[in-house]
Amino acid sequence: MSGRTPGNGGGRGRRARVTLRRIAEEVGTSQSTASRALAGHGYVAPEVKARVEEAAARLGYVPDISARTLKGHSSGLVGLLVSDLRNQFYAQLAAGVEQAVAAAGHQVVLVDDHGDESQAVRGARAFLSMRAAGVLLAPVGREATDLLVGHGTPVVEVDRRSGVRSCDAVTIDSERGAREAVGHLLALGHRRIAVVLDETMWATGKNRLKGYRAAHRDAGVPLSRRLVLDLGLRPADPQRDVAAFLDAHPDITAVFAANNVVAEAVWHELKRRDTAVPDRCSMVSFDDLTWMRVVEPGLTAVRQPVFEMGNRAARLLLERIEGGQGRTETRTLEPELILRGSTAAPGR
Amino acid sequence: MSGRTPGNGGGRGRRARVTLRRIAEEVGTSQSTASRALAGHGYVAPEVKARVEEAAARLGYVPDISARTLKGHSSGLVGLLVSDLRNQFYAQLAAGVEQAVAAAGHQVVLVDDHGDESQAVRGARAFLSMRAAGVLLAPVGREATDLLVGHGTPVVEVDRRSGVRSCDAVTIDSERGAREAVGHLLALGHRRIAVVLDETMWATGKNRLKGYRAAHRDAGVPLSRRLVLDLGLRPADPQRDVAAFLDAHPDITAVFAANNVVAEAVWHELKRRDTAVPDRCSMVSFDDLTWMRVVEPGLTAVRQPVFEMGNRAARLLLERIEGGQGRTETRTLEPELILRGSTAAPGR
DNA sequence: CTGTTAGCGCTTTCAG
DNA sequence: CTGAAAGCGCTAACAG
Repeated sequence: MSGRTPGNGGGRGRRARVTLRRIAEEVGTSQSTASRALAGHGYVAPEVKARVEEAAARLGYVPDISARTLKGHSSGLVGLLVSDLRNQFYAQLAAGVEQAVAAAGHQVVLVDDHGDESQAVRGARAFLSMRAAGVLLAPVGREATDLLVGHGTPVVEVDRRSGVRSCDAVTIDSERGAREAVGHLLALGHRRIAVVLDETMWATGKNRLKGYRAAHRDAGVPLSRRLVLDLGLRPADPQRDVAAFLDAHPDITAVFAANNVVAEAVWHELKRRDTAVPDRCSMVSFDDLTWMRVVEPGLTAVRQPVFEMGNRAARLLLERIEGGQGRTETRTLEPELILRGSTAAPGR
Repeated sequence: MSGRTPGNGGGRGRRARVTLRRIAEEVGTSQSTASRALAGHGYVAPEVKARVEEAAARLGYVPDISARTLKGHSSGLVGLLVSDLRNQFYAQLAAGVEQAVAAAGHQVVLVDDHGDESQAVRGARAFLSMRAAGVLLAPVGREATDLLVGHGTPVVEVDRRSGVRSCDAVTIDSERGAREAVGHLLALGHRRIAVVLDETMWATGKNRLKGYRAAHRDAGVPLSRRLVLDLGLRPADPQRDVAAFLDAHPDITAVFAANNVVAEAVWHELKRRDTAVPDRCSMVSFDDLTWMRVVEPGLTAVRQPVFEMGNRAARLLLERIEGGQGRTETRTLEPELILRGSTAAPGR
């Protein structure tokens, strides 16, 4: 199915770009008048303005952002750095960001660092290079944040905080979500609850573990280090690790999976070994994805307002860009425990 | 917090941007030499080059893309227009695109038109404005394509074709996927197979319906118009529509859901009314998402190489940007039918 | 109200 | 090998 390249309208026709000057000539006025007419501010005779607008429309004029940017204004581009767009979590986040940014008439430049800090830094450099009006950072690592903040670019961290001062953040209260989830299991009578994470270095993993501990403290149930399984970021075969862990700890009656990735591994492993859920083993996930409400039994999960988080973060950034030089702030959104069929009293 | 200019490195300070001129002064050479030194092409004495590079690194020089772009080159930005980033399908697609674009040292500008053509056009205009090197279009509608192509911007359409000539495309063979899926149901003995779509105007829906029909033709089974349910784009309550449809056609023994959105509605409705799957009703989905392999029974589905499609499309675009003025081409990727538990012989 | 003028930061001839 | 100079397209004083 190959096509021809038609003579004009289509194709390669690298016909001369229509510039302000061209329009000015067309209308018989000066470039600056044309600029003012189109920009809308500054005085222009209505009649001239109309003629300029007509010519612009007729010729298909498209303003050149680079020229405008070069002149001093920022590019109006908002950078978004995520660490894995294939993960539904980040996709939702990006969707929330995109929506708010588009509503403000800007565009999102998306970079996926695949969890690799050097990629993140390259992304940050690219944002700097294009004079992004601001940047949203969702990945781990603080080098990118440092670089951007050091150059005076407004930054908002999303979901994770790198610890860099003077930078806003929007997060979800991981500790509280975890505490509620594990508290729910404890209230049902579970006493040997495993927690599976893929990192405990960054705010998210760390706080979820903290919440797990806090819940035990609340309930006066002693903690056991052996019930903590940290798979590490990007484990080769998480399900196998979960399997080994479950084999080693047959006394476990419930599992708290600290995010959607580990939840999937845990779920598959439970299914593989035909463990009755919740009769034989209860399960709670942190992060509530489509599949969790579609499986049988539905997964009890901590729902995070992910889209909302992206949206709020973007709006905060936009405010900051507009001029807010005030104190930096951290906004925290609340997660919500959704009870479904995967949790019940132990030992039934 | 007004711009103090800190000694160096750290602060928030809107300290004067480091430009080539600044570096040239620092090194005691001319701007053009500095430019050549950093650009890497053109002759520069090795010793001078080293000094320039050192100064650039020390001062934290970041080239200004707008200036470069203005000078004539394109911005190196690649536009990506999708119609719903919250949909896992588009998220995967975007991930594939991002990966290829980043590998080529460019960045992706992401616009989500939410299925609204006017938004798509605004996005296209923005791409033009920023002199995007090329654009990938996944949404319905041809106005955006026309606009972009008309301005000489390389465009590759992904998943859908608008019918605009002189523009490459990468798609998945929907017809074949649908034909196999429905053929599978027919082979099992089903004779009253419903097909649920959300549009039949664009290439995807149209071709899936075509495949549905072709399969019937292959098997010599007569078609019945009443078995086609077209929900229309963005239905208010797809599940309710599915419910009404199933009520009206109790003789149906299998359902072919033409994409992941309608599949979810169908699945939920089947679950809600406790229809035994596959005993009472078989089901196949076009598009294979996480949840479909996690539910019980697993959904038989047509797997589309979505990430791969985005990746290929981006690579094709990049080639085109590099200079390929050759014939436009359409690459078609093959889907694959994944058999799981949701399909079986009827009337058991 | 409108035209002139001066760059923004960079690349790229074109002479030294 | 290096420097001077000319803009890319646009905006923003500043005079008319």
